[in-house]
Amino acid sequence: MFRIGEFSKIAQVPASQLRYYNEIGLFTPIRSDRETGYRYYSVQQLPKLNRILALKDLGLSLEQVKRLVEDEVSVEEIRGMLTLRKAQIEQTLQSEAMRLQAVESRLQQLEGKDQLQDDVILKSLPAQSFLATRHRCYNLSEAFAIANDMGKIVPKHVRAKTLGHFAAVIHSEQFEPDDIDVELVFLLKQNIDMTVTLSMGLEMSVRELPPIQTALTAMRFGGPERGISCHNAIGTWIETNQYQIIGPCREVFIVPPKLGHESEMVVEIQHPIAAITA
Amino acid sequence: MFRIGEFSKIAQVPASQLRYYNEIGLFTPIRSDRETGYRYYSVQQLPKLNRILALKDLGLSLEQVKRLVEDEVSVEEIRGMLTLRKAQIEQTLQSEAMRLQAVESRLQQLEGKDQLQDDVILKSLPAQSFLATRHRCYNLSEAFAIANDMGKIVPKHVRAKTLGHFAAVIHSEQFEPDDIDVELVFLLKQNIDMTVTLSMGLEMSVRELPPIQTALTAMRFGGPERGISCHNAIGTWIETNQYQIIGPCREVFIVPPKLGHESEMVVEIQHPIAAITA
DNA sequence: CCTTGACCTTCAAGTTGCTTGAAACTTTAG
DNA sequence: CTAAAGTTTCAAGCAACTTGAAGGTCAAGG
Repeated sequence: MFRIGEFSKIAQVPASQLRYYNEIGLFTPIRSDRETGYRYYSVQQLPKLNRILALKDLGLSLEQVKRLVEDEVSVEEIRGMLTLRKAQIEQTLQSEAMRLQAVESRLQQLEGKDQLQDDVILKSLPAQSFLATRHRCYNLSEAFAIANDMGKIVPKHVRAKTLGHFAAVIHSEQFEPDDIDVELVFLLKQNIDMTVTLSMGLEMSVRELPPIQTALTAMRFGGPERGISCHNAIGTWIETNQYQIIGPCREVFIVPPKLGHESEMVVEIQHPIAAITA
Repeated sequence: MFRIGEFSKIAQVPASQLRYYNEIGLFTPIRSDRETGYRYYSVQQLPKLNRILALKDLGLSLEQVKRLVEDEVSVEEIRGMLTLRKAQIEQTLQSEAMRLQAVESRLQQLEGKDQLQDDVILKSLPAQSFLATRHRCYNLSEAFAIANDMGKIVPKHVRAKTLGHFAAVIHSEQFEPDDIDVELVFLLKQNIDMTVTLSMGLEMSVRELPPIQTALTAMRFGGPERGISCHNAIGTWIETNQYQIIGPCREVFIVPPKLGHESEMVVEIQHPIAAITA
């Protein structure tokens, strides 16, 4: 029989931890003196403590460990717990690896420039329903005209509450200023079903925008002329981190352009991407 | 300018988190209404928020992030922080990998038997000074005799406070009952310098026991005859986990044998091991 | 026998990065 | 004008302990 201090040295576990385990009923001393409150432990208890520490070391919570060591638990249940835990660790392992990549990428960025620039960030975007029309435009002005029209007509048909940001999905593979395949959309906060006819006869309908697991996003403050640095940043990121673009780019108008105040607009550019696995 | 709710949707960050960041002074709204307390944010703030989230995502603490975004920090310092963080992640990655191995090893154990047996555990042992004599014994009894002698003589020369457990370091490569190269030692809690002469003329001196980074330990309750299951467990573990023994085995007598009560003794067997890197 | 110092006790609070909830106020939509 | 939605502050809770304060206990030395 040892007092807590010596036992803690034998077991290589801080005394405070033993007290805590006592408190939560995970590991109780064989004897607690009623008078003095002193805890007494025996070497016979070491295997149990070791089992507890081993299970904790696997990353299980003390609650789980408690169940495993005190209740009679079926082998099936143990297997289940461990399998779950295994999946979690694999998950952690993967995300830590990504994190490492991110840090390394930052360090590399640092080598060249003297600034920590991070106007691009990764997001994961959920699926979302939207009201859209897809159109092949012969120039940017045409697209603007349609957008303008939408801005006037759509709010008449849909409650402001339901209406989200205005956005564009750019389907053109390459950028050719006189042939832009673009989908002009209003994101919807609620699921509704409707169609809207614009003044030029274009039809808008409700569809589901697919989710993007990994999206590389950048903010653009101002009109398209400010887009160069954005695309630069995005391109650099994709190149240094060995990713590729795997779908159409989206532009969400956080602050939509107002006539005469175009420079105040704010657009989030979203590129679905994936790591190159080669 | 947005109120917290809308801004939280734009930025994909829960409002509670924005309030918290406000509270700790990490990210402040551009305006806080004195009357109502309402917080107002601007899209202009998104880049800063994004920078914050990106740095947080690297696994830095909010304190560190705060320093990085608000103070003027030199590139050198940023580099230092990131390099440190990189090392940490690599560390995590490694230990998570080991954890995964451990879980898998448990699952495998489970396949065969219907019991969760874990009387072996990994420890890391610090260096320690000790008072020892090394001797080649022609049988176990001889070793016992020396040990007995030590048990009588050493306490006369060293204060009980300084004296730690009795232990043995087994240097023999193979186990041959009639030629055991063993070091009989008293662990010391404090560093002292002395020599002790035993009754058979053997000299004990103070030396430093090297640390063991990874030790596989097992508890033996009872005399050497109980050692079989221990060595079994150790062997099994080493085999299934692809490790190898890289140094002499130590036996620490947690509860030393008393004449007539040998079955009550408790010994911790410690094997220095390392992963096979092939 | 007493003192000294090491050791032990309980209890409270702090750690990190938030989340949840309560009670009360403001704004907005209908 | 009212109800619903959104906001505020404040407090507590999570996990697994650690740290510290105030005070009680124990063994050895004088």
